[in-house]
Amino acid sequence: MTIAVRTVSSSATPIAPLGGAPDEGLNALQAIGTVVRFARNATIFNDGDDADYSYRLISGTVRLCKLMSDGRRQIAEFPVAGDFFGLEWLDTHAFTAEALTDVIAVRYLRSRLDRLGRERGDVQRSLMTRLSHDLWAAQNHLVMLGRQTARERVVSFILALAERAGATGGGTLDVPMSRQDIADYLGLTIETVCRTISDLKRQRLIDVPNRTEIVVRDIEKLRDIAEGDF
Amino acid sequence: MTIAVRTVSSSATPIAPLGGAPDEGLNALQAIGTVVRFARNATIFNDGDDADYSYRLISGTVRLCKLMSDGRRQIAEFPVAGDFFGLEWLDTHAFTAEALTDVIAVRYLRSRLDRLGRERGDVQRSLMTRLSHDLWAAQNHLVMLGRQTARERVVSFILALAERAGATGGGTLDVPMSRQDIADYLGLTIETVCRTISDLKRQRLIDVPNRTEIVVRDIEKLRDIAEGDF
DNA sequence: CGTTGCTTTGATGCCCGTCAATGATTGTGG
DNA sequence: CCACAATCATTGACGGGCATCAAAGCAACG
Repeated sequence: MTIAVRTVSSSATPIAPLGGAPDEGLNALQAIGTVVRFARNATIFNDGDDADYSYRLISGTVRLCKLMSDGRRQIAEFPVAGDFFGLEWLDTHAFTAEALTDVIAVRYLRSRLDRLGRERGDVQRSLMTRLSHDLWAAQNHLVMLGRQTARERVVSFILALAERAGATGGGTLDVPMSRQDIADYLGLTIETVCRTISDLKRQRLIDVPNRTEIVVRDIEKLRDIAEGDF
Repeated sequence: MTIAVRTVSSSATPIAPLGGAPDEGLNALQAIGTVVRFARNATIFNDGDDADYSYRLISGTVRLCKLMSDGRRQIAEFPVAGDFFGLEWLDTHAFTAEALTDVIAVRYLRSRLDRLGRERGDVQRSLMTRLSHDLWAAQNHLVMLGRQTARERVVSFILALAERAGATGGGTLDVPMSRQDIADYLGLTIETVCRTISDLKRQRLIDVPNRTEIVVRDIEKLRDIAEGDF
């Protein structure tokens, strides 16, 4: 559940430098956002809810997922600081958003976002670029789920974590999501994910000091595996 | 390869009533488009090409796909008349677009589309809605590839064809794509697709008069199967 | 220190991929 | 118009990769 909600004063935390590319016309968004917090495991919105709000993550990690009627789950994305979600220009949300860790985000009333987009073409185009990026990511995800082996998927996931961490971290990756979350993102079972990670560890391609950290030891070989060599 | 290219006269074929919702501000697009034709199996653009153009399909069917280095293929979408593709607001195309049948489309120079979007907020928002719809579709596709069985996927595909055909056709669906295309869309092999279709035929849920047609005989039961019952 | 929830490992089986052969359809040249 | 090739679709036999079922570690919490 929501822990606290308060309005952003106009001079509050600048959002631009958070993540992603240094963004064009998004500073204008600061004026219309509200900071909201969610506890770990809180639901931010549900699949099918009226899409009254869009969000931008300040800190923490979120999972965007879809549930089938019998409980099968597919995670579409794990937004991190700087990412938008629930941005789709539709009447209802297309997925459920849940806080994977404690989360701080900025919430934008859709109607105000719409109006701002109308007034400021640069904002509109900036949001469009975000949306395009999400579509691009989803299409790569399709390739993974449709055509990669379990081993390739797990390795691709680790490499994606590594890229997202970028220069920071010095090879030690933070893994905020559970094994089950990873499995649901990769379209596998938790057992297959575990076994594959153990295999990679045994081959000294990674280290796994604990359940929330992975150390990349041979990124070149990992890249080969992700591409289908081996 | 391209067969013919000619400029649209301003009084040429109105595009709005083709497919999808009766669209808001898209009539303005007619002024800046060029009609292009592609022969069956022609490549419209390639994954990674500079995204100089976006397209709207007038007639025929297209496949949007991604290839892995070893030849594995995943099809992301089969646009039909009225659909846009290559609309992503990025520098390069995210996938390859190929003509599945002979195709007529309208081609928009990206820079002109961009300028029109700048001048007309309604156009920009309309394109944004299209993009959002594509993202929504991709996320449903993720669930299919990640969490549905072969049987569920094939049935979902047939149901999607049926919905797209809508009232027209009276139960007989046109299937312009090959079995291999279907397999690559569903993340399966051609053999599994064939076997599953044959099963459905044996159970009298569908008829398959020839390779390009499917007749739905029991849509209720098909819906049950797609949802995971049985 | 026992409980609770998550992770890991093992044993087994099945769904679907692979390999192979046959059948059906389309296109081409004589 | 037919013969032939080329392509695509279908069916069968078989095996492997991943899911399922089960149990044992392991860390966080009271």
